[in-house]
Amino acid sequence: MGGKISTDLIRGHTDTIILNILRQGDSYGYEIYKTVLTLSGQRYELKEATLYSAFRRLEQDELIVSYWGDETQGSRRKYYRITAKGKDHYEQNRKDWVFAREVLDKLIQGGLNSDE
Amino acid sequence: MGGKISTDLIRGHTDTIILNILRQGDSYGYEIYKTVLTLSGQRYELKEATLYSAFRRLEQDELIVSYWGDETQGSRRKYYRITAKGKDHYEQNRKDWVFAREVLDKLIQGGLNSDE
DNA sequence: CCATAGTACCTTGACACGCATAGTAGTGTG
DNA sequence: CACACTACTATGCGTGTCAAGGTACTATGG
Repeated sequence: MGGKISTDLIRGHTDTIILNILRQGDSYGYEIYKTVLTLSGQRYELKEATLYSAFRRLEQDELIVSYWGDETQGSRRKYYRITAKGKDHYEQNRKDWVFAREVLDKLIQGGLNSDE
Repeated sequence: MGGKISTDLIRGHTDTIILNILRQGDSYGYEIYKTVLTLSGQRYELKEATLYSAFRRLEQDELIVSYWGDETQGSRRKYYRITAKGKDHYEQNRKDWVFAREVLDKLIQGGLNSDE
């Protein structure tokens, strides 16, 4: 069941998704890209351009910090670590999502009567 | 619990919300504006500019049609009616939402292990 | 009689996010 | 030696939303 997820339905959640993954350990671009594919069951592809522009945004806001890995072979990797500020931000976004989900359910699936 | 909903979390759902309301009977801009406020418990305000630009989009795509009401007094009202095509579109969007909600839950609240 | 608030619609310009596209560069496979 | 995969980066566009502003009619209270 289910094709791909429309991009507009994800809009605004990118940062939260990235922060959630980094909460569970440092990671780098390509790995996060793969993780999102896996977590979503191949139903959502976080585009690379979107991912890397999100990194820039998050780093500027000090929600994550980056450092180059010391790979002895293979392509160099830029790792990202979530900051304390980033963790707070994630937690707030998570709450916002739970809340928005409820309201959207009412607006999209609910009838006009508030009591039903 | 519950402040306002950030606009980015609603982005992309405006059309679906409007179609859902129109599914339950013809309506006009200002009434829909009020209905959304009520349904969301004052937690989401669909801005007028957003609403009217959505009307233009929906009408162009033939998901809704408009006609002027015959108010004998008060401001003139432009009513909108959902088309058959619009109903199909709503149903598809509703399914997409249910589906996206699941995936987002995993991506935002879930851990890295798929089985948990 | 006039100010204010509410109803009702519309336009313009700007912004931010996500993406298509393109490029660099190293590694592994047939 | 071509191709696929890993890994990062830059540029420029489309789209949805919104702030701000405007028009016009009705009702209320001082």
